[in-house]
Amino acid sequence: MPERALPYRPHNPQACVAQALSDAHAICRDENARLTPIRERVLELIWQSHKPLGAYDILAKLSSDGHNAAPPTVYRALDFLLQHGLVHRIASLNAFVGCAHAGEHHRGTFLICRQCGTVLELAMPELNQAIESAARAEAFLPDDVTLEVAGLCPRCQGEQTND
Amino acid sequence: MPERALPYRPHNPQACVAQALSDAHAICRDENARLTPIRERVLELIWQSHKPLGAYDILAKLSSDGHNAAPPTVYRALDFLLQHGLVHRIASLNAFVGCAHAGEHHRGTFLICRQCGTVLELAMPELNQAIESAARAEAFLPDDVTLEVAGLCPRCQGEQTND
DNA sequence: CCTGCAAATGTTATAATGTTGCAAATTTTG
DNA sequence: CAAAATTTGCAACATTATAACATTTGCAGG
Repeated sequence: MPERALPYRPHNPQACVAQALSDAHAICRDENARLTPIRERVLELIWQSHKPLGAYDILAKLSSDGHNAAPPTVYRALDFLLQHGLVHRIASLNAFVGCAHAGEHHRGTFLICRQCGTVLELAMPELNQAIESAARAEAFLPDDVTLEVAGLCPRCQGEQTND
Repeated sequence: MPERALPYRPHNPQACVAQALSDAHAICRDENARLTPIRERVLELIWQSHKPLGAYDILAKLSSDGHNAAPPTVYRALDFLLQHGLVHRIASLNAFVGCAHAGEHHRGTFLICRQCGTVLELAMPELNQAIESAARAEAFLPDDVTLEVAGLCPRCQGEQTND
């Protein structure tokens, strides 16, 4: 697996965004999907923030770009990005983050810091296996797993409630 | 553990609701919490539906009771019920279900049928342990886990797309 | 009893999130 | 190029959730 900058390690944000965009282009080329300027811009905004971004946050950023966008524009771009595994939706936050494992066909586990808001995505295949097995043990046919852990990231554990 | 009626087994819905309400009364007595008429009614409505109920569904049912309620009434009752572990919020649905393990201080795993909407709550301590360990392995201090599995329940697997 | 405080509820308004439907523009394809 | 399909613009609307403040209720101490 290629070394990839991750939130909990110091990294170069610009390189990180550039990498994500370049990966996205490659993935869309493979899948014959059109990464249009709006879609690319939304993906870029999400990666730049490095925190979960709400649809209306994205909308605001597009507007300050000078782009006169309405909600459906954003939601459609997000739908596209979700469908192609380029972003994830964080259900417990109604927000979106860049997918750290785009193209790997995985289920993500998200560690969400309730202090600083950063999200770390883990790929934990064994854990997801276990979850799906448990579901099947109840004769349930699993389709999609939402696994989100809220808590404190390493950086915020010292500071506690003084953000 | 006492035998408890569960969604995937045929059971008497009335008995199920009655049991839940009686448990809730006992728990609130223990915790010195006031299960007021509104709160009890909201809990009852949630159990009666046996499917996740949105806040505004609850609001509508209260209204058809003749109770002239506004959103805050419902959300406050839900907050109370959540705080005392009497209901769970399903993040991926923005909806609420009765807690099948009230008083047991647990984290729930939810199997959500995307066909019929029923939800089965599983208590899977080992799995939650594993999740929390994985988080701690990243130096993350877990606080709350959201684990929701969408898919098809046993009853709906035959029928597939003809609901 | 009643008084005063805290908890709970009522009420109005508004914020935040997400969708529908249709028209216009753009891209792809034959 | 022309037809078809996809994407975007746009306006209205639907759903979910909260803020702020007034009123009522339950209850402990005088």
